Amino acid sequence: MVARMWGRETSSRHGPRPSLELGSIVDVAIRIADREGLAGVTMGSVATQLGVAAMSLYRYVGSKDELLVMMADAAAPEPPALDGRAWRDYLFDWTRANRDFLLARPWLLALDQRTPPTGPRLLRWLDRALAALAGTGIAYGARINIATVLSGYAAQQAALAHALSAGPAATDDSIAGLAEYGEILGQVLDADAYPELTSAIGASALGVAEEWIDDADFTFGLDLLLDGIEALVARGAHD
Amino acid sequence: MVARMWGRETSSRHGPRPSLELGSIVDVAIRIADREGLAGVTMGSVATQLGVAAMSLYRYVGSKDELLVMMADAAAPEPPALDGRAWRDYLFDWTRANRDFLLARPWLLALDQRTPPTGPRLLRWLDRALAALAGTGIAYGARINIATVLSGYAAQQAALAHALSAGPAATDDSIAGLAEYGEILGQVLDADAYPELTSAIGASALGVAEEWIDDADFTFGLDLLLDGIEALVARGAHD
DNA sequence: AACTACAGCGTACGAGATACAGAGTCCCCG
DNA sequence: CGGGGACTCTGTATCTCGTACGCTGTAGTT
Repeated sequence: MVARMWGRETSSRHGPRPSLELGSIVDVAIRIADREGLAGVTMGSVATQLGVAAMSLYRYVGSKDELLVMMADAAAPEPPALDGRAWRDYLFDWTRANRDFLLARPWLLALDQRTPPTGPRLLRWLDRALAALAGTGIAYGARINIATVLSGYAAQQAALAHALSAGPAATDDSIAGLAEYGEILGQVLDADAYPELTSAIGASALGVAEEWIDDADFTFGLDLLLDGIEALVARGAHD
Repeated sequence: MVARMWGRETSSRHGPRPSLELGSIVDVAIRIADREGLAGVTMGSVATQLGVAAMSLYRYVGSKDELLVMMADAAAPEPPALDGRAWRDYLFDWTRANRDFLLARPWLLALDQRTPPTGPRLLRWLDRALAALAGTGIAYGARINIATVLSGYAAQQAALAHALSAGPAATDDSIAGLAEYGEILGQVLDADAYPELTSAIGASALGVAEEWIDDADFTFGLDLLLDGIEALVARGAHD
């Protein structure tokens, strides 16, 4: 399957030429997901869109799951260019761009956790992050760790932002913003079992506005991470 | 649905007494998930296990999705006790415990991203993290942010560890350990498009052992985060 | 004792993934 | 230049699930 994703297929010589390409199948599936969400992506819907029968797709992908994994890679944009920036600047951008494309295609959130990156696009993201850290003297293993942590952060923030901002159609009982979330909690919490949460809500740490999931909060956590990395660099880049 | 999860149901007066309890339904579903994975959890299998018909369950839950959300909350253990520890010690434990229970029940990984925590257990986790930060002077909003970041980190690490260590049955094309992951990448990468990754693999940053996803790596990233928080505390707890 | 809200369930439908096998197509070899 | 076999596409069928609907029986209430 990895082989297929990278276009390393044994091209056969006998028989009719394939009438489709893997790429267009994946593209169509992505377009459907953009329009109707992941639920709209069925072997049938993709095939219809391409003008073939559902079963034909199985000549190109081994299973629906495989198709989904390929979508997850192909739907990612190219990572931002390094352009000689300092590692911190670049990684900041990198992480935000990562979050942004997840937010632009929320269905990616459901696909991500499936596999470590094995597709061309996502590996390019990884590669660029490593490149940004090249001058820091941090060991390779640690660099990979850092990239992993940052992309995890991006995914988490995207998931959170999506869950809270989801339009009424996103989930049946979706939460229409942070204010409502705080409200729900307020109805249910009792101060004995949840003293701190109750205080937090009382202090309207939640519910003041829809701003919680603003860039301010994203930046806050990301700076936490980058500060940690900076400390590591300063410490002399042990492993 | 939130109301149901918290046991705030209007108890009726007419008719036969219900023969089941929400709690036992959720418990049985969890036990099935532990044994056979999420895929084994169907309305039918749960009902059979309870000795009732599938449709009976709909007297207690609105839909299968609702059941899954409840499972996600009920399957979490209680958070570790604070016991007057310093915030950093406690949050370290908290995050590791969080990862550990996700790893013990990998199917939770698929359920988590669905909703911000609304169940009793997960809110207790949140509450304890906030409590640990109570003495630091950090604002409520920032505390919530920190807890979110840490639990996100736990989830991400758990997902990664699971993906890499998954037994052969976990996914059809699961990756049996980090070594194989590096191997796959090596077959596919070319040095021009992925210079840094190629170097990293060359330096055997991957593939040396199964240790990548060891506690050492978990600790590494977590310390990054905690260092960042510490810097924030030292800076005088702005925000 | 009758009424009625409510529990449990049998049936049925519809969606969706995918196994299987037939029929057409086209390259390659002789 | 013709035959053969590999390979493509597709129709059909099956199996698994979630869940809508409506019936039947039960047990408080009146």
